[in-house]
Amino acid sequence: MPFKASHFKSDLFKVLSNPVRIQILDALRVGERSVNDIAEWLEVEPSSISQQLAVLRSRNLVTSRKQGNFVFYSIRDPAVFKILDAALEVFNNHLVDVRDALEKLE
Amino acid sequence: MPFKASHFKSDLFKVLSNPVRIQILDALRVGERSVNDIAEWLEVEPSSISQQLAVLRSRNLVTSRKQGNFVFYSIRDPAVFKILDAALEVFNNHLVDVRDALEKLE
DNA sequence: TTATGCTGTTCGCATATACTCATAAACGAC
DNA sequence: GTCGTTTATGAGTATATGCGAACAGCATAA
Repeated sequence: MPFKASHFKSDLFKVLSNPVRIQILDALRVGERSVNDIAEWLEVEPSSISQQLAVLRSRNLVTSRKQGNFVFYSIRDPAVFKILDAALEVFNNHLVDVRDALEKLE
Repeated sequence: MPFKASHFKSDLFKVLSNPVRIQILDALRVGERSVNDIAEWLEVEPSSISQQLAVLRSRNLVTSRKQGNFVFYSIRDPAVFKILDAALEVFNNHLVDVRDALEKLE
């Protein structure tokens, strides 16, 4: 087997290993949005947003739709949110661990 | 709020953006294992495995237990598997998309 | 039709930093 | 000393990131 699922996964996670890209995906939870819209929302230069969107596009995580001057981006596979939510769960569990550790110090 | 959840997530995903580390986590699905055990399983130098385990340890994804000469590692929070499984789901959906695209060509 | 402006993309640059892997040495338990 | 594990080191490679400028596409005003 020349291809391993672990490589696809690691590649996918690499795409997700950037705060801006994660925030872009989160911004698209409510539905499609234009580049400038996202840029203002995140307070990041539009060119940077466009770059990060290109990365997300290259991995088929988002799709674009052109309408007049605007380009509207949207999520391609909502399953990515499962990944993000699972990461949040790990984060929360971690917080609980830290809290418990602090309580033991008292 | 100086801290954003997106930063925790991106940091976590960065840890996961390595095929060896993913395979280590998968190897620990069945339970705790020693370093050499994992190394032989993945056909990677024990020192490399130890290095990657140190990364996983630093993010609290695994715990270690010492017993004699051996150090047994295990998963700290099974929720990480939700992340890995969700990534696999995205991968499978992607495969379906590709297959559908190919069928349209006929 | 031409001019103007808005939206988004891309390029080039600068800068910094990171990652992986392998070898070898050190460490701790027995 | 031996075994299993960890750490130090270094080479090589790669990559990220952000910014600003130039550019292209579309729409509307003049």
